[in-house]
Amino acid sequence: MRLSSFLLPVSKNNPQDAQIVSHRLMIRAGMIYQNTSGIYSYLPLAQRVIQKLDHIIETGLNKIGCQRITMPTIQPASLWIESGRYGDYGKEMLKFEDRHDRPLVYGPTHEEVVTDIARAYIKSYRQLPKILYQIHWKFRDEIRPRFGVMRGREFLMKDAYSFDETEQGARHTYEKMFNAYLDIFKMMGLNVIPLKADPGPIGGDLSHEFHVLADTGESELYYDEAFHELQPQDMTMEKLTQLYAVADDQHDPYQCSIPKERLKSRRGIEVGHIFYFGDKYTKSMNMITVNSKGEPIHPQMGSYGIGVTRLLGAIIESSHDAQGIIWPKEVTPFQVGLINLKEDHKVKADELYHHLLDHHLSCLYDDTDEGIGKKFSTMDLIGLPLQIIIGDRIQENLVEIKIRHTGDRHIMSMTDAVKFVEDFYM
RNA sequence: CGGGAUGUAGCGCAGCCUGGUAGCGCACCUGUUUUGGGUACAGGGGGUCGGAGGUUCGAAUCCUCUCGUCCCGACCA
Repeated sequence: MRLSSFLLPVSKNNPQDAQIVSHRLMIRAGMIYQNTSGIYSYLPLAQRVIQKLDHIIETGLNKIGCQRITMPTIQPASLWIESGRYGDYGKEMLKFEDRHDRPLVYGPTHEEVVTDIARAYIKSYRQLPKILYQIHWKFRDEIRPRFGVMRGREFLMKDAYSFDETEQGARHTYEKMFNAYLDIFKMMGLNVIPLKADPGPIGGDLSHEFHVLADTGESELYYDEAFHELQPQDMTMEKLTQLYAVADDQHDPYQCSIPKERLKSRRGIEVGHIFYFGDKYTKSMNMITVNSKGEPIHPQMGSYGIGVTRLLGAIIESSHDAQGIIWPKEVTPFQVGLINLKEDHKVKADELYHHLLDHHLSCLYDDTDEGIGKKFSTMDLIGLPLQIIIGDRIQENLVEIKIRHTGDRHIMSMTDAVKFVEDFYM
């Protein structure tokens, strides 16, 4: 992509309304535009990251047999009346009527809708288990939206719903999802800590939250420092849930089973939450399936969320410096930024740009006639992991690669530079 | 919803107290200049000051109402 034709409204000024660093950087890097309180448009740079996150989530879930669907954002109120949550959910749920005066809601979550689908088609234990998911927009009319996309009213969420014949099966599915979450966050280049959580209004008796560590996180976490010493083979629900890890509201120093010196406390941002809640909805909404003995049962359900737009903010909170964003290479909007410092070198720069594209590397090419200072600072601000800088050394066919995270610079030939980028992303 | 701020050009701000029809920086346009960290100079376009009402010869400035946005709290992915 040539910067000259890319919508990237970067700004030097800190927006007055944005307080936390991720919100500021998202606005300054031209990622989002606020249309009204808690409601944002996602501009091209942000959209590219969303696509990466979408793809990683889809890969991770399809791998364990989940099936992607898309449910409506707008739902009939009748389903909520059936489940009994119409009154319970409160003012957070946006309610309105269509032209026939039929009550509708803009879905804050989709347990009711997915149960409505499942009860229509899943009639036998032979069709179980099933895990359906979507990556879609939700709306919760927060009392006070804040922190940019971290706590918006409209947000993109991956929500999955599982149906099992038995409780034992459902707990197995839960564990599968738990492990898939670890896999997914790893594919995103993130370290997360799974906490034992309070199931809250969704109900049920088994629930975990997944937090990204960041100093500006909204909750204080208490956990066993063993989390920092885990080997890849330890990254399973079975192993992890043996370690102490809870949010502050669940933390009880007297019940805490580990010695004080091993107890770590850091702030975290919740990016995922999973629940097992049994037949709460299948019962209230009368979903009946026949089990292997021919008896009617209410299937056992779980639901599993990942806040996709929230992840944008969480990633930036945990990965930035004074210059701007530093994208983990797994989710970067472009793999490499190409800066041409002099008009004279345009032919060579174009050539390198096309080489990169030929090697299927995504590149944001600054082909503008801005001053060098602005080119450097824009590239640092938007945080692509690698920058290739074309300066006077191009006369000897040499370019410079800068690694955004460390600031290290390497001089090499154009051919080697392409190879370097390829290897970096292998 | 309680408490606190704020609304002047795309963004960040000054002007308001002590009424006299708007200014700065960045961004934008034109030209020259510069070329390894937001280069410099010159010229230029853009706002009737969130909205409504009032006081006054005259309101961005004073008064009333209203809307938006942000921060703290309760609440949350």
